[in-house]
Amino acid sequence: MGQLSRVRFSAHQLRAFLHLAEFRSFTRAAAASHLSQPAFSALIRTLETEVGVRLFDRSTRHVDLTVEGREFHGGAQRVIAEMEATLANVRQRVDLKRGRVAVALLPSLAAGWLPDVLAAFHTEFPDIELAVYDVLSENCIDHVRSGRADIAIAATRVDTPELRADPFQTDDFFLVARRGHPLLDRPNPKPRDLLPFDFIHLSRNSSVRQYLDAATLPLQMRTVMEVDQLATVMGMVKAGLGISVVPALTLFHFQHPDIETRPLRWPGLRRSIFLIRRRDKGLSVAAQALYLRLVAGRQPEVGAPPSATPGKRKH
Amino acid sequence: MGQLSRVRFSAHQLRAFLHLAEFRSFTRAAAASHLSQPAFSALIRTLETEVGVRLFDRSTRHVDLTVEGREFHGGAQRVIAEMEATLANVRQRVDLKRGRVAVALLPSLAAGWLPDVLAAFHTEFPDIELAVYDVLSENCIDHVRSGRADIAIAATRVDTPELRADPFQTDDFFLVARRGHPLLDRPNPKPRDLLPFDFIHLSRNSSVRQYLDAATLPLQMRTVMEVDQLATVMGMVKAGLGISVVPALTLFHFQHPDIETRPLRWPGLRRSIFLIRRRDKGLSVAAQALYLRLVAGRQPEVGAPPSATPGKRKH
DNA sequence: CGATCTTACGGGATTCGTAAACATA
DNA sequence: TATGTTTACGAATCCCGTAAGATCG
Repeated sequence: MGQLSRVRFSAHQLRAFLHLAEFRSFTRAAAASHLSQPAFSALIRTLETEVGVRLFDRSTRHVDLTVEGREFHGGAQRVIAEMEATLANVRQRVDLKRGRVAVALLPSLAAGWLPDVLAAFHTEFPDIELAVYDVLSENCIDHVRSGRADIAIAATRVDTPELRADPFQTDDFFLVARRGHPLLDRPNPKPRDLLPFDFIHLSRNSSVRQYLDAATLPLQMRTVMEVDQLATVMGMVKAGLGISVVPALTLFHFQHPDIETRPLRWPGLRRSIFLIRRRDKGLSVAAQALYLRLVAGRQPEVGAPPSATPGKRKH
Repeated sequence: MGQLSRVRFSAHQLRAFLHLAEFRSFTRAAAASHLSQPAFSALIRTLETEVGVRLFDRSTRHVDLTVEGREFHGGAQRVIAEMEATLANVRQRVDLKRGRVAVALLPSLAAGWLPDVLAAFHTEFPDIELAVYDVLSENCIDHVRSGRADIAIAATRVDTPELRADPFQTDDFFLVARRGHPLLDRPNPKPRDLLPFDFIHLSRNSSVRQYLDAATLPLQMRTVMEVDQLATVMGMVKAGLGISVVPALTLFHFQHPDIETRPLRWPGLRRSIFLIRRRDKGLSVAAQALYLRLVAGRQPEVGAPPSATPGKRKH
């Protein structure tokens, strides 16, 4: 236990020792160790010198453990076994047979394409434990900062000494309205075109709302309601309570026969999504694997929801 | 467990790893490992290559374990601890803080000076377990042959491929008789001088009896009784039931005011005592220590019992 | 720019293999 | 005498330390 005293064993020596204890023959044990017999002999001699006692009784006809050698034998077995188990455990992580990845991301992203990526990831690596924190942008970043999450996908560009944000994709905004709404006929509606109509807002601390407010300043939409969940927005729009403006990545919420969408090309109204991770520590093998699949799995054509309304944008 | 796969860790590497994990600084960990910093760096790099994954996240300002490194850390600690425990266990045996010695010897020797030697040995090395088999000569040898005993002290010269007998000491025989017995006045009594008197014999399978029979052939003593234990012989002699002839090393049994002893100088009547051990395996550290003390502790003047009757012989 | 890790490279110790000597049954 | 271990010695390898280079805060 002390302070790491000077033991100088190597796996080499210990395996040689175990081989000799097993075969009771320098010649055969040397072969098993892939060594010439004299080299093997020297190895054992060195080990005995280090331990300070003869571990084998030997003559040209007979090799066997001494009492002290038997004492050593059990320990050597345990050391080698522990080494192998240790290596195996790490290798399991390298081979993605074990591990854990935690992702923090915006609720507006968590229900869209992410489940597909995670499902594929889980099918490919069923032994990797997955955690998803679907929280608002600020919390996302906090999760990464504190280490609870390996990666965050959020709309905030953070560029601090500890955190690093890589552009992940851009997200254009769409008008959503109940079928038949007059705005749907207007080509390229501008912010002021929306002012006459009741508007369903997301709460002020959502990144969607913040982008929207910034793009419409100094205009104020005619807020009829403020809700927390996009699914709720959809319900309201479908019921004809009002219109709304949401990012392309959330359009899957609005797949409904009674709802139509239109791309908006307003200056500044483009949400940037970032992949955020800690600057000081690399990703674990498992996190790296998920990271790659997240990048590979992102929608190449933002603004083109799976099977729906017209309008397409590139980032 | 597999068949001892190719793990190539050394205590060196693992201790370096643990130092780095502890100090989180290459410079300080290198110092703790008594290595130059670049050499230390290379050591870690080699280890990471062997394991197949980066174990530390590092920048010039920050060093910390990766997820995989933490997995490795526990194992490395256990390996080093096991190594140290193993070495410590063997060292305990070398330092005679642990171990076991088994001696087999003739009953005629087991109660004499041996207890003193064992007592001194036990005082000096209280952690060494001692075993004594006080059995007849043939059994003594068998105990050594089978490995139950490390050493035997017996009267049989064995010179087989497996066993080796070193002369230990010689043991001259003494007449023992009750005070006032007529034989005591006769100088240098011969075998035939004993014929008129009742004789207390030991049983025929004792080495004492065999020596005696050989030396008196073809004469036959006038056997009044045959007993197994020397203590019994003593009792009989003290009671005046008869005389007997016993080796010097057993004379301590006959320390009694009513008994007197006389050396006998008959040709061939000298018992040789041998130290017997296996030829193929050396003595354990503990056995070797006892061996040396047995040799050192033997009576230099055989035939001169501690504080008694006259007569002295050298071997 | 200062502290710290990495790369480059030459020297030295360790370890290996071949060949010969040695020991034991 | 035959099998198997130890010794001798030259060669390849590995490991270390110094010095220069790169990087992060």
